[in-house]
Amino acid sequence: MEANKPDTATRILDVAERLFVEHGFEATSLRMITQQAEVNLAAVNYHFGSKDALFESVFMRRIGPFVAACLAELDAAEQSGEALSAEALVRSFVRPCLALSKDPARGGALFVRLMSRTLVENHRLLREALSQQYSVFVQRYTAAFQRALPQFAAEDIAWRMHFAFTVMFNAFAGNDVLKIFGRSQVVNARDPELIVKHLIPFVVAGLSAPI
Amino acid sequence: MEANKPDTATRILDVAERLFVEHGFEATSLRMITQQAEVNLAAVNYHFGSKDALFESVFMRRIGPFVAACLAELDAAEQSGEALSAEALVRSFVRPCLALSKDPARGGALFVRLMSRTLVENHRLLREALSQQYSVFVQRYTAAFQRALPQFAAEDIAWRMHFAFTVMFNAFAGNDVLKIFGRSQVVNARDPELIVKHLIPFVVAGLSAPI
DNA sequence: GTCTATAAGCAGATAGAC
DNA sequence: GTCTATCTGCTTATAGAC
Repeated sequence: MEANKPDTATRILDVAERLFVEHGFEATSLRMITQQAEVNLAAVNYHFGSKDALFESVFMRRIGPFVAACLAELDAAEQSGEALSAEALVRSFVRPCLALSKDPARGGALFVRLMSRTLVENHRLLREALSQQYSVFVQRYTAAFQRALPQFAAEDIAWRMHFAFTVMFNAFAGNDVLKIFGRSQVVNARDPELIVKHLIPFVVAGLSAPI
Repeated sequence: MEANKPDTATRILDVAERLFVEHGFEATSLRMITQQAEVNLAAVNYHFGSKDALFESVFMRRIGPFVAACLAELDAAEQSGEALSAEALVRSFVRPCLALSKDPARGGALFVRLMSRTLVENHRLLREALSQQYSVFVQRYTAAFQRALPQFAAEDIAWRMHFAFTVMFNAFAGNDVLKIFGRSQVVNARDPELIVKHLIPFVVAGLSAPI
């Protein structure tokens, strides 16, 4: 537990997390990772077995605590006894995202970007691993939204959750899709507080819109 | 103009477009492309110069007509004389997306996915090329939304457009972010008509929500 | 656990015959 | 324009000394 230098495996995970986000999985070589982590090239295969397994380790280190935090928020909201509103549910997801974004020790905004990027890329390494393990996440939110929006059919709720989580994941990922098209008025898409302030009204309105 | 076999350059573009969408740029090798296109490996460098230049060619072949179609819709809507609604503006973007999705001759849903993926990945090869050339796209939509939603400040409009275009691009890209988390109730995120039906109310409500 | 050295293969790109 | 053959460099992964 030295303050200054984490152990070899942790240094590899930290650097790999950053490089996978910046350049993507395929464009990141083990040589880039081990050089920046100041460890030997062979250390990756010793500690993780392969590049694929390293990616899984990078992801799994963070996703468990994050999903647990979301479910804890949901539990707290449901145990309050009041009828859940769509806004309360959105906030129960946004709050852990915001907390994560601001906590570098748990991956910070970097991991939120990795999550978003991985979801959008539909990454082969995570399709099975994640979908098996975290279906409870989707099931809980689906049930909660069905109770919060009883006027809508299950299929409509599924579509709206699909759009809502798409925009939330992408919002925290910090990519400005319009910047690439040459916007002059630039939105600061990297300030988590600012994102949340604008994100919540948009998502809640979208979820609650009349059919 | 033989019906059966397009020329070499076109065959390369068609196959590259599909593989770049399926596997991403880095994970797609020139050997994969040339084998599936049934052309010689050296043909890529002869016709396009490099792998990077091939990617640009794949993208540029489609993006020009697509942006032109969006601007034409915008022109038509504005020349109708009526005050533009947010919904009319959303439809002016969704209609070309839908038309493109259903027209394989112009890239079909495949190119919409390539657009979305490229935007989310913030691809190095397109940051400059696109942002220089298509800033008019963002400027026109920004001005139109500012007139359609005069009650909001320019900064708020910028944020809402950011979210709206994020969800629209991702919707047409056909990735279900919740599926990876193991949803049981699966939305058919690949049927363009169905996407549009659910997408428009969500996006319009998000854009128009009170601050 | 950490290192050096190297295996084995694939990548993009090109020279030069036809 | 199209082909074969090849160059050069980088990739992941591993064997084996320390």
